[in-house]
Amino acid sequence: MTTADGRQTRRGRPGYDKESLLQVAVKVFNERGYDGTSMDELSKRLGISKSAIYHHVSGKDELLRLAVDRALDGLFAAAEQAMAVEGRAVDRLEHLVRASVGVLVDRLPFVTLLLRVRGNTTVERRAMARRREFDRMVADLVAQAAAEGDIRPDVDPAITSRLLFGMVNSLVEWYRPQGRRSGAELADTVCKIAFTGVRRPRPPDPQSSAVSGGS
Amino acid sequence: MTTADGRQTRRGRPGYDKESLLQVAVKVFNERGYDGTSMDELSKRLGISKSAIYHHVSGKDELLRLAVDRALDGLFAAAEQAMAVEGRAVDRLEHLVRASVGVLVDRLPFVTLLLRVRGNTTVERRAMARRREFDRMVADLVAQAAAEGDIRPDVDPAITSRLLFGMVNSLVEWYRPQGRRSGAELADTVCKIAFTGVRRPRPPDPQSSAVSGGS
DNA sequence: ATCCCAACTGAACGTCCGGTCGGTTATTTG
DNA sequence: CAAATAACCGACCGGACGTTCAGTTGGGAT
Repeated sequence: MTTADGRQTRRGRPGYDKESLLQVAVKVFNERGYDGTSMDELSKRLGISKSAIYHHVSGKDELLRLAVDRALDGLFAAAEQAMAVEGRAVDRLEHLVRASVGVLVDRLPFVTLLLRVRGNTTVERRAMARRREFDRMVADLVAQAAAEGDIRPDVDPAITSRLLFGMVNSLVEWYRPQGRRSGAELADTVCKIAFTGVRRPRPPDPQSSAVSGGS
Repeated sequence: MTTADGRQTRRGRPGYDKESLLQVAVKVFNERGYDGTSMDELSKRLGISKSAIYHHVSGKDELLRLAVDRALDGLFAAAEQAMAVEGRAVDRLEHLVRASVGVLVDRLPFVTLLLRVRGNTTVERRAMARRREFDRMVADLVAQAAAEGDIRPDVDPAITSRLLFGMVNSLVEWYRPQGRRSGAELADTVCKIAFTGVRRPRPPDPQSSAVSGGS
């Protein structure tokens, strides 16, 4: 019997369950790298013996699989949600960027791990394949928005999409949730920079040129 | 005696020297990850025995050190060059972006490896420290440009600089030099997207609105 | 022809790796 | 109190890891 709520009552000896163990494991994987983390090091960080880990998961592989799937499931849910937006493709694209930033913030450690996968094992190669599928959807969306005339025509849409999500994905390198900056707030910032650039935009109407010349 | 030119004549048994070995090693490190690459695997890719590698370098560490230093030296040279540009800070910034893209293209495998360093060893930690120093210079430059009013004031300059170079650095994920796209051409594209955004800019003068409606 | 020298080999080494196994401890349920 | 349940331990295994070492190979220079 699993209690549907906060599961404060759990049978057996208390300690880690699969979920809490995964949280710590992914954290360590991100600090030292997946290949750079030994099961022994991981067990020390968990405060339990190495063999205890195998009570929860079948091996190191499964920890990675659980992590990257959680990231990918989030990203595909974001894509599905964005595709449902009616109207212009560029609006779907902006929605996708916002939703992706949301997933990135909510599941930061998992997405971080996903973005560093190299393809050494079957688990990694499958993750990379799913990720490429996501990237293809983004590229298609950008191409569609370009065809509708809402994306700058002087850059190849394939490159635009890569630079756009290159910027989005780079969040994992520095964003830390401790700050009071919410996900939506961050998504706003990313959209501003990504869609209209880092340069100060020129005043839209040349009539109201009452801007002072500085200090 | 080292011949100053193409060094087509070299003493001793022919084979790898430190440089040609480094090229292959960095390539393999980028494919499988540094920690994920064993000296045995590396020796197979080189076509020589494992122990032969130690004739050229002191160990796996040195290969990594040589690689990341080559990337960092390039980036700092780019920074120095950019700082020498007179005029507005935003011009120095654009120069720095272009020069950084240039380094990224010229030394792609080395920069790729640098950007994936996690800090497990002393070599890695020192590389990360130097990289943070570079990032600090970028952040200062963006802050200066913002103070001069050339960067959009509605986003924290610290975040702007991170997103900007997040986009630049994401090039290592997909750019491959085989295409005929030159570094300068790519730098132009990156500057366009980064400084003025992915969205189609509104026509600057509303008089010439003779744009056709499509196909 | 011979010397030099850089490149290379093969067999080890101690250590760490991911994973296994049989048994133990702590908590909830009835 | 048992019974059921879930988490955990310590010793161990075979193999892969980075590295070492005493020698060997092969081409350029003289």
